[in-house]
Amino acid sequence: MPEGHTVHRLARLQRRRFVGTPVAVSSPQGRFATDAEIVDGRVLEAVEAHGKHLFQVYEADLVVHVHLGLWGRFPNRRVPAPEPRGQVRMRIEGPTHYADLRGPSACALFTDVEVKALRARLGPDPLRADADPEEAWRRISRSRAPLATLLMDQSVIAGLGNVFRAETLFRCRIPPLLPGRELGRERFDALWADLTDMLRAGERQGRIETVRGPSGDQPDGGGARGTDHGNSSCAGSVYAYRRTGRPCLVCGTPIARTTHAARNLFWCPTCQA
DNA sequence: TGAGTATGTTCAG
DNA sequence: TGAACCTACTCAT
Repeated sequence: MPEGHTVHRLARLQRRRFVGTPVAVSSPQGRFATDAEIVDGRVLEAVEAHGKHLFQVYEADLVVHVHLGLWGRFPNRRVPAPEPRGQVRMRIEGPTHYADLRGPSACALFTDVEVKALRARLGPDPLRADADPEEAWRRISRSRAPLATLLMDQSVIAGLGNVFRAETLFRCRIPPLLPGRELGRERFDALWADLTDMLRAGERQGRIETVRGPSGDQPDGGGARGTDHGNSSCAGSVYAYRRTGRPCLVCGTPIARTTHAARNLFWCPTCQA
C-alpha cells in the first residue's frame, strides 16, 4: 500500500484530526517509548509529507519522522481507543480520533537539522506544491541509467514505488529499459504530468486505479479488476502491475515480468516496445 | 498450520 | 547484489 499517495493522504487526515490540539502519544510496544514521552501531551503544530516520509511537527526541533516501509500501517479511527493489540509502535490520540502505527521501517524523533538533511536527499514530490520538475529533468536527462531504475530512485522523484513505476511507463508507452538521457523533453513533460495525475487520484481515492475508461478517466473495470491476482486492495484496476502473463488491456500481448534491481518489473512488450 | 509473498530502505561486501 | 528489517495477508496442505 504505502507509496507517496498513501502518505500524503495520511498527512491530510492527521492534519484535520490532530493538529492544533494537545495529543496523547505513547508506544505500547516500547520501541518508541523514550521519544513518545517527550512529545506526549504537546500540541501538534503541523503534519507534512515529502515522498514516502511523514513528519509530525510539534516544535522546530521536535519532529516525529515516520516511514512506513513495506509493511507499515497507520490507520486513523474514532475514539474511544481500545486496549492496543499486537505490535503498536506509536499511538497518537486526539479529542476525536486515534491512530496506531504498526510495522514502520522508521519512527523516531528528529531535530530540524535532521529533517532538512533527510529532505535534501529527496527529489521533487509531484504531490507537493513546491515540487520543481526541472530538478527531476536535470537528473534524468543526464543519466545513462534506465527509466525503470531512475523512477524508483527517491532522489530523482520522491514518492514513486513499484506500482506507479509500472503504470506510468505503460501509460506513457515508454520501454522500461530506455536510458534517461534518451527520453527527451516532451516525453518527460508527459511523464511528469501523468505521474501528478495518478498520484493525485490515488491520494483522493485511497488506492491506485490507473486504467482509463473509453470516455475519460474512469477505470473501465476490465480484465485487471478482480481478486485472482490477489492484490485488489493495493491496485484496483491497473494495466501492468502484477498482471504477468495476462493479456494487455490495450493490445492483448501477455504482460511480461522480470527482476530488475531486485524488484519486480512489469510491462507490455508491444505497447512499450 | 506453515509457506510464500508484497507497494521499501539501508548496509555490508 | 543480497541480506536484513518486520507485518499481514493468501493459499496450499
